[in-house]
Amino acid sequence: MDTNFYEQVYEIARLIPKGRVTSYGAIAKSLGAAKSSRMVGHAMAYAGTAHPKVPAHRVVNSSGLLTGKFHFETPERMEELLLEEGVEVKNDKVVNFKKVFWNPLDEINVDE
DNA sequence: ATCATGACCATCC
DNA sequence: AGGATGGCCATGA
Repeated sequence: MDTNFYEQVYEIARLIPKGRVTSYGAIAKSLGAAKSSRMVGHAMAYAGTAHPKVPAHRVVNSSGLLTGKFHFETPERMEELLLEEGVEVKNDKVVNFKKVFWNPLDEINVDE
């Protein structure tokens, strides 16, 4: 997988602190490809193939909805993991989304 | 190069 | 509120 694009996505995803979540669009934006939000999601699909496991469960859609839960080992795995991290999940969506939302740009432009 | 697909996003109804 | 539509862009055949 020399697909640098995915690699970048993984990089960001791995930077997501525990108990925090982010959106595909946010990651895409941080990569400079806000329009490629779907690619981010696709990249997450490949996340399982990535070597350093990527916390894809910390990545949700712009509504904080666990859209990709079905791509996990089990549809409940994602929400379960989130709950383990301390992220409240209700009806397949993150509670206090804005509260637990983590901005990738914050880690990128950290020392800029 | 073209077609089809997708863990999205925004907009419209 | 929830369904449908268009757009945008990378990947694979």
